[in-house]
Amino acid sequence: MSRMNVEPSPVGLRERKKRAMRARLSKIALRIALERGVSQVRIEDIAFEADVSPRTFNNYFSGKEAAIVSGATIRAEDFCEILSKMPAELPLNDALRATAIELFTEEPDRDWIARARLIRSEPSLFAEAAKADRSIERSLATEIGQRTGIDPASHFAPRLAAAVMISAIHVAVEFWLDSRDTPLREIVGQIMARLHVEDIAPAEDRKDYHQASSVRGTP
Amino acid sequence: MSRMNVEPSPVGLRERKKRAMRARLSKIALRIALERGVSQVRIEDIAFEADVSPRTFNNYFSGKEAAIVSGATIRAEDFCEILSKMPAELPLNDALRATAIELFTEEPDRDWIARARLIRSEPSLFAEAAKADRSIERSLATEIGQRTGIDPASHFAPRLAAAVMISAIHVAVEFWLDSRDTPLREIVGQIMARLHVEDIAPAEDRKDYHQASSVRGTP
DNA sequence: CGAAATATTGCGTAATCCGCAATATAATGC
DNA sequence: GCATTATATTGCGGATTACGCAATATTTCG
Repeated sequence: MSRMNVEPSPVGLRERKKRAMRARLSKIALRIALERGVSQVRIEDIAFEADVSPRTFNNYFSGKEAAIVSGATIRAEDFCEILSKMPAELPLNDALRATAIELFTEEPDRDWIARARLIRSEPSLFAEAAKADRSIERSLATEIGQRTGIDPASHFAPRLAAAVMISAIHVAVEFWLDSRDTPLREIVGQIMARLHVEDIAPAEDRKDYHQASSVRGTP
Repeated sequence: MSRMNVEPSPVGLRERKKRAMRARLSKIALRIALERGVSQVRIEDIAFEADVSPRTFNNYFSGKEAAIVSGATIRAEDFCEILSKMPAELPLNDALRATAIELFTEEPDRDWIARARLIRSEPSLFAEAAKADRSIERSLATEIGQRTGIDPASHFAPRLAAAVMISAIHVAVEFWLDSRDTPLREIVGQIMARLHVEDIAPAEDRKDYHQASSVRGTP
């Protein structure tokens, strides 16, 4: 066991191929879903077009819905990372708004838009996406807890702030999808301006809560 | 066709039996899920205990997850009704807070609590519940639009208020589930006090939007 | 190159979803 | 109450899926 078992940290060829396969399967799944409708997507078809066996598809995704939705959450996973890099002296409210806006600096591409619409029109896809959102929300709550010094385990404030943030972004995207006359980033900005997160997670809630500063990252 | 085809409005025997069957199946599904874990629930088992065929189960629910989750959303469907009965002169913020508190005046019973926990521990159940939440959120947005005179189709404010409300309730329930030392209704009250919905959906957004007042109800 | 780790695949089993048609039960009109 | 109609229940069958297991192929590392 002389070998490092922890992680081939950066990106080995193996990891790259895996990611490429996931992306390929997801892309094919989305295309077929757009062409024929979600209910007419067969795992067999996706696998065939990707030149793999159906069994292999199931090694990558737990179902066709997961494959179609995958990629919609990639941006959202960046969320915590962007937030954690915001200067610590920035008030939470500003940090969150800046993070949200930064997430949408570049306007979404056609695939992203099509997928976002599809997710909102198909309950099975919406349900699948909700699972991913939940884990994101938890991460975000932890991150907000770190930043504000409020323990998410003993106060609801960080959780509330996180949940409200995710909701706000969803509303922004959905509203933008309905009437595409304004850049998404502006919609996000407008909506974030309505949320006074300082009120939701005020400094007064801060107790003697200090997170071990060495936990995160290990870059 | 002399018969009224619209609705056997109040409750015929047929409708009552259907509801009873749904409740029975749901109750059994929940119990088995709690006993053995969600993955070990077989539709066959539920149907057997309910003295119906497995095929009949599928006439009532699209899957075991739907059966287990059913009942968690009953309260939430009352939401719009309670809100719509709030005096029109009450500011939105107060109306929403009062509605949320009224929803939880009586402390949840054991089954409700167990189900709420289960939903939050099993992604497949969470996903199923999310589908129901979405429709509730849309209804709520419409209701808020009516009350505030802001068209949800042309302004994001009602949607944002609705989404934030639902999120807040979820956070309240989840936080309460974690540490049961305070009545749920108080947690809900505390959290609602943090949300300034007037800022989220302010009167200034009101445009020349009037809903046909005869649309609702027809009791 | 050789060995170990990992990925891909085929196969088999259990479970599910759902349409269809037959049967049973309830609701309505007379 | 009885006949008719509407609805519910059920069995059957086909299509799809989830997933463990073991065999095979590929990649990685020394």
